[in-house]
Amino acid sequence: MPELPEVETIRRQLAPVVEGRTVERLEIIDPRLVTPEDPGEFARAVDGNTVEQLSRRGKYLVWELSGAGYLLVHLRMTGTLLYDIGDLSHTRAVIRLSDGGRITFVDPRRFGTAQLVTGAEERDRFFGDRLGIEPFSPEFTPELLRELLRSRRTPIKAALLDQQRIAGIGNIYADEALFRARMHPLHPAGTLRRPQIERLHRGILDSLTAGIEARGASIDDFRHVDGARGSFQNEFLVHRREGRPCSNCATPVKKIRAAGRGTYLCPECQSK
DNA sequence: CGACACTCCTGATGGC
DNA sequence: TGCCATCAGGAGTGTC
Repeated sequence: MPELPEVETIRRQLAPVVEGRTVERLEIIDPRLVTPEDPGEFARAVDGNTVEQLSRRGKYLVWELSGAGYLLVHLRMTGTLLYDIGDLSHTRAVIRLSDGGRITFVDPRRFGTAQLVTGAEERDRFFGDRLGIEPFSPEFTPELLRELLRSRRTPIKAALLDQQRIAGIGNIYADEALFRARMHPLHPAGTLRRPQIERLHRGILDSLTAGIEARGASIDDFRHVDGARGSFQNEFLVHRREGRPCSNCATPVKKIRAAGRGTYLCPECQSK
């Protein structure tokens, strides 16, 4: 499932082939992608615009368009963006670029979304309502993390998945960050002491960085823009490793449920 | 406000 | 081998 590192991987690969190009035509094959908007109107608003910049906010891919609008794409569970690869099943939309380039949005489970906002103010309001701090921004310090978790009784894993606190962490990186921090996923978020906060802060940044360096995790549908797989799934320390030995103490990795998600941990290393 | 259940969706998986 | 039920989950919405 595309989380921050996967979306960042897509952004880095796609930016050089879309920035400065004009969208000749956006073809929306599955109207669900843009609900509640009208697909025809949506496409007309995008067509003819030049892509000024491709950026990322949380798990959103942000297309800045020359007409002062922003196309906000979220891949959700199974969305992928492929460049110059043709005729795949589950194709929900196709972008044809002025230089002949072709971007295909493929999404088997149809959870992905595309939205348009008309300007920087509306964009900032959109993200302001939904997303918290960017983990790689200088403002994301252990002090801020402590502030974000203060007095919350919810399990720490649920807090990490809350996009309104920290943007971009999903199920994979929450598990990996908590293992690196030697912290139990069900530990109440607000009771962490200073050294634990520091470890968690480090664990978040290290796991996201490792994910980006490995160009994302291809555990099921995630692919690079050329269809290749990321390799971070080969470096998972606990995620999806039930029954396999902990890299630190060889205790079998355990699977539990936390925040309604399948959650993996080392019962020895991650104390509650 | 917080915590949780429910919803969307479809391919993969497991039981018999 | 075939069929059916169940599972997976990001984020929005509804409920208490």
